[in-house]
This record gives sequence, C-alpha cells and structure tokens, in this order.
Amino acid sequence: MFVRIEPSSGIPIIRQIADQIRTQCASNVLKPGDRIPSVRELAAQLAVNPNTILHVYERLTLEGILERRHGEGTFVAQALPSNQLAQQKELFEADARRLVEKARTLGITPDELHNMIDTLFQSQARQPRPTRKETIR
Amino acid sequence: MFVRIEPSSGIPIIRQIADQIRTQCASNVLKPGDRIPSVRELAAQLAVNPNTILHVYERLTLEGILERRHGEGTFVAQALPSNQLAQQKELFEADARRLVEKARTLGITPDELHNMIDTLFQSQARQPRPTRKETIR
Amino acid sequence: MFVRIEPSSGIPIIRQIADQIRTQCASNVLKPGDRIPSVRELAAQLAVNPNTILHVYERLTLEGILERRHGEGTFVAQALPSNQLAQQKELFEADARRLVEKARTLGITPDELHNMIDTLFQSQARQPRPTRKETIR
Amino acid sequence: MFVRIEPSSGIPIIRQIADQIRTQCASNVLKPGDRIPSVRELAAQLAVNPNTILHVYERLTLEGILERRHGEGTFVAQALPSNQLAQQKELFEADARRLVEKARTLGITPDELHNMIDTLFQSQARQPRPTRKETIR
DNA sequence: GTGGTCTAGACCACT
DNA sequence: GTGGTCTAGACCACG
Repeated sequence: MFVRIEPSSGIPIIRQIADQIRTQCASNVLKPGDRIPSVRELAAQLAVNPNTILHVYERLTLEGILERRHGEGTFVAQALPSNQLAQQKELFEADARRLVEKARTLGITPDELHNMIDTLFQSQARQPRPTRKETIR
Repeated sequence: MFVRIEPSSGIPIIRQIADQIRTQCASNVLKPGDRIPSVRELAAQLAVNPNTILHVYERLTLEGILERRHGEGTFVAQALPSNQLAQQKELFEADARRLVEKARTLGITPDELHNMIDTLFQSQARQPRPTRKETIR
Repeated sequence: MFVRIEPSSGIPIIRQIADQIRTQCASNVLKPGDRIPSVRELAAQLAVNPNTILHVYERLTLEGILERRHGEGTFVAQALPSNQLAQQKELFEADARRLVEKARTLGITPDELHNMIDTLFQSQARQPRPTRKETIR
Repeated sequence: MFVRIEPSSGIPIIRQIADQIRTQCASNVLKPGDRIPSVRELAAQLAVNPNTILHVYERLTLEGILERRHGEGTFVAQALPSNQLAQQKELFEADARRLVEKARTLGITPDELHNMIDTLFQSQARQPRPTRKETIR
C-alpha cells in the first residue's frame, strides 16, 4: 500500500492517511479482502507514531471501509459501502475547484495549469509512488 | 475581501483564512495599505468566532503581511516580505501535484481533468467570488 | 524555568512572560534544545489560563525563539535568531532610562538609587528566583 | 507639564500618562492647585487621541489626584490623598527590583549598571524633559 | 501526556 | 467603532 504524507501541507497527518486509504479503496486500487499493513508496519514506514495509525484504522473500521480480524491483521472490507467512488469523485471536484480558485487569484492561466498538470501526470507515471515519508517543502 | 471557508475540507479554518489572505497579498489582489475587514466584520461574514479571526490577523502580522492599528483597523503591510508570489506559486505546485496524484488513484484521465479544469475556470469567471460561507459537502 | 508575573505592573501578562523567556534565551539561561514547561504546567505554575501561555509560546515560535513539537513539548529553538543579546541589552537600557527619569521626578538621588540597586543585587543573589506567582502591590 | 510616552515599551499609553502625572503630583513637581493642560492641549502635545487623555483625567479625578472645574480646566487637587509619595516610592522599588532581576539574567554586573545609571542621570540633567512624543526604539 | 483549534464572552485600550 | 487581553472550557491531533 502506498501512502505519502506531507507535513508541510497543513492537513492533519491522520486525515492525509485516512483520505488516501479511502481513495484507494474507492478506486479499487485496494480490493475487498486485501490485507493492509499492520499498525506497526505502516507506522514504521511513514515514521509516525503507531497510535496515529491505530486511530486511522479504528476510524475507517467504523466507516465500514476496513475490517480488523483479531490476530490476523487489517483488511479491506468485503462489503464496501456503496457509492464510494462517486463520493470520492465529488470530493475530488471540490479539490479541483479550490485549486482553480487559487490559480485564478495567483494569476495562473488555464494554459499554464494544463501544462503543469500534464507534466505532473507524466512524471508520476514514470516514477511511481514512493513508500517512504518524503518532505516536499 | 473575498474569503471562502470549507468546513468539510478538514483544513483548520484558521489556516484556510490565512492561506487565502496570503495568496491575495502575494498576487496583489490585496495591495499594500489596503484596509481589510475588521475582526468582527470578517467573523460575522464567515460565521466564525471573532477570536479565530483575531488569531489569523495576529499571525499574519507577525509574518509581516498585515499591520494592525489600534482603533483604526487592520491593513496590508506597506513593506510586504519579498518573494511572496514565488513562494505561493511553489505551494501551488505542491497542491497541483497532490491533485494529480489523487486523480491517478481514482482513475481520472488527464483529459477528464483538463475538461474539469476548463469548466471550473469558466464557471468561476462567470460567477465570481462569493463572500459568504458555503457548505460544500 | 523561572518566570514571575506581577499583575500590578500594568504590563499585560502575556508580554511579561514573553519578555522573560526572550531575556533568558538571549542570555543563554535557556539554551537551544532545552525543553521548557508544557503549556498546562506553566499555566498551573503561574495560575493563569492555559490559553494565555499557548498564546505566548505561539508568538515566540513565530519569532523563531521556540519550537513546538506536537505531542512532545516546547523547546528552545536550535537556531536562535542572532543579535538576541544585543537587542535585549538595548531594551534594558531603555528600561534603565525610564527608571532614572522616574527617580529624578521623585527626588531620589543617584546615591539612593545606587544603594537600592546594591541591596537588590545582594538580596536576589541570596534568595534566588522564585517560581510561584507573587502579588507585589 | 512634561510627559513622555514610549510606544515601544509595551505599557499601555493610558497607564504611562497616568503614572507620570501621579509621580509628579506625589513628588510635588505638580503642586496642589496647579493647572494642568487641557485635554485637547495634552492630546495635541503627545499626538494621541483626546479621548485617551480624557480617560486619564477622569481616572485621576476619581483617585482624588485631579480636580476638574467646569469651564476652567483641570487642576491638581488641593487635598491630595496622603502617602502619595510613599506609595510612589514603593512602586519605584518594585520597578528597580524588576530591573535588577533583568540585569542579573542578562549577565549585567552591578558595576555596569551603576555606570549606566550615572550616565543617564547626567544626560538627563543636561537635556531636560522633552515634551513631544518621541519614539525610542 | 503533549500541543492545536475553536467557541463564547467579559473587559480594556485606543481613535 | 477598532484591536487586545484574558478566562473558561470543549474537543481534536499526535506520541
């Protein structure tokens, strides 16, 4: 499972992690029944406190996205809540809207933004998801 | 001054407001010497507690972006820290990168994203910035 | 860490505390990396509201004097802003100037003031810094 | 009447002015029956808002230090509260104590402080009290 | 346990 | 009216 946290983004770590797991479940990158890393593993991988991961898993379990099986680990729920993908896409649109708003304020033109996005799509396709914490700013 | 807060975004209100003021100062939408709304005014407009706004203004004052004059109001600093715009554009790129990452995970194609962005640019150009709180999700 | 606040002095608590921490950092009584009391601890010690302390720590953090680590505590910044000591000594001279002015108005002679100062230096050397709130007037 | 305010000292203007008038009354620099400047005059002299001066005069009148005579002006009270001088000297000692404390923290030796004070006494004797607002820092 | 956000409200300082 | 200080207390995020 690939998760990246950016301490500089101002979004609480706990939310960054939860969001990324939600997105991956919604898009079937993580499939029902998949085993996800243990609390300790993921904590080590992301260099965050295990309790933080624990809280995330607890929360997602309550949302019905994960299932915790005693002694076995944590899994993507078999019966994922429906409309997940639709929901995530809606949230994505809100994100996009915020970005475009910011672009306009900063005087970034649609063309510039399109170019930026193409470049990013390509660079991410080439060097796919890192697993380790990476400080961006 | 136009500020929009989105409670659902998970980003602390205080940061959303500060970010938007920073962006507007960096891009000269707010110009040095401009008076910005009083603490109470903005608090009423956004339906948040005045202390929250006070907090934001205080912080931006310490950053050198705003100036507070007792009994008179709060103003954009005459001597804005340099490189503001460059800094904000860097932060913008990080935002764009995160968005593209999310798009890829959700299986959104570059074309779809481009269309979405064009639509948003156009719709925002038509119905410019609202000032009132708006719940998105 | 020793801080004394004097409610009767008319100087806002928030400034009294900030000033004393600044002075102690400037003079190396507090050294880079030192952990200072938690918000709640200091609040209890000085019998003020935790938010007041939080406010002070926040401000000094923005000034680059302190560093806050979530869940860990608050520390003296590793890279203290330079010229701290020089700045504090300048401020000290302004304080001394005000005192001498007051002395002259009250008809206190230089000799009387010298004696008073010697006495105070000695008494403070003997009974060093108390930590608890103390009402002076 | 000579009053100096220092915006940089962090002491509220209103208190700086009141303190200086109190001190001057206590020390007989201002004598019972003396007429002091009108609200407008002093406000103009110190370049502060007249309301601020008004508040000071109101307060000192309540304390029994001043008397306002309708249509005539503001005067030092004939029957000054007793023990004024003693009170002010006590407050002065508290100031001196704070200064010595700060000196110790900053590593300023008694000798250095003595010299500083002598210099200040002399310089103030030579160029006596200015009347206009003066920014010190 | 730590710091951080946010609300609510009183009272003060200043124009 | 403006900003500023301070209290009180709830709840969140992080280790």
